[in-house]
Parts: sequence; C-alpha cells; structure tokens
Amino acid sequence: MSERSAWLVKSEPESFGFSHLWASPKRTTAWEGVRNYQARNYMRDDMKVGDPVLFYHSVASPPGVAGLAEVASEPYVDATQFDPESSYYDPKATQEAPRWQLVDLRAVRALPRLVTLEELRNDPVLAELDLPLLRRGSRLSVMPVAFEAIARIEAMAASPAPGA
DNA sequence: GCCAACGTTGGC
DNA sequence: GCCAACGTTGGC
Repeated sequence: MSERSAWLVKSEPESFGFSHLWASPKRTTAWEGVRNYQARNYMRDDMKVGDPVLFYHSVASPPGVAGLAEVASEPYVDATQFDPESSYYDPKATQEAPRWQLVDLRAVRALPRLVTLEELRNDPVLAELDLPLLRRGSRLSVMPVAFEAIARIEAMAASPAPGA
C-alpha cells in the first residue's frame, strides 16, 4: 500500500465518540487499545501523517460516520499493553517485544450531521468504492477506505438526511 | 437479548 | 498444522 490512503476507525460513542476526540487536548488522542493484528498492521505499516480518517460510531443508534479526523503521528508503542491495571493489558507483551502499536488521531471537523450506516449501504457511489466497512461480517476497527469516499461522505453530510 | 461472523486459543 | 471451543464484535 504505497499510495496515500484514507481510513476509517470505529469507536463506541458511549465510551469514546467524536465529541471526546474533539474535546481532547489539541483535539488529539492516542488510538490505544487496538488488539487485532490486521488493524495494528494498518496503523504500524500503512498510515501516514496527514491521512484522512473517517470517525465511525459503532454500537450506536444509529451507527454511522460522525466526523473527520487525520493521522497525527508516526506509529509508536501502545503503552497500555504493559499496564496490568488497563483493560487493554496484554500479559504476553514485553518491553523487549511489544505487540501493539498505535498512532495519534486528531479531530479535523465534525460532519454537519451523522451519515448513517444505512445511508452508506444505499449509496450507489460508495457501492462502486467497495468499502470494507460495508462488506459482510466486517469487524475490523481500523480499515482502509477509498480516498474518494471522504469527499462523498462529506457531500452526503452536507445534504439533508433521506426522508428528513 | 439474539445471533452471525470472525479471530484467537489450545489440545492433540 | 488442524480444528473445536470459546470470546468478541456489532447490527438488528
């Protein structure tokens, strides 16, 4: 994956939604707690500083894209893996051989409205882009999306919700 | 609360 | 290396 890419991250708004990111110091937070190798690899190997990131609310009513963020750091070691008090603690990780890395994410702007999963599924332009999010059984919490999806979803957010 | 999908673990 | 059991994710 050599070309500049765009990304989508999932978060549960009850624990950490886009408003939490927006309220973080410098609107930036370490994207800690990712404990899936493929998602880690995207952060460690493929994310570049400045890449756009769609911030998606999962386990929400309704689920959907809430805001736009960007990659704000090079990858670095996720310290929570060493912390027995953390829910992200990984007993198999050692300082010598860390398992988990992360990047910082910075909020760029909230979308004027949530673009729901249902809308994403129904959009013919996005269908062409084959977003991993929309594939059956997609559970990754960090995944690539086509660059063009960013502008498309922003345009959707700028127009009224269907049925509104 | 249900359940499909999928990742991880661990016995063999 | 296989694969059954188990845990988690996440929409509904």
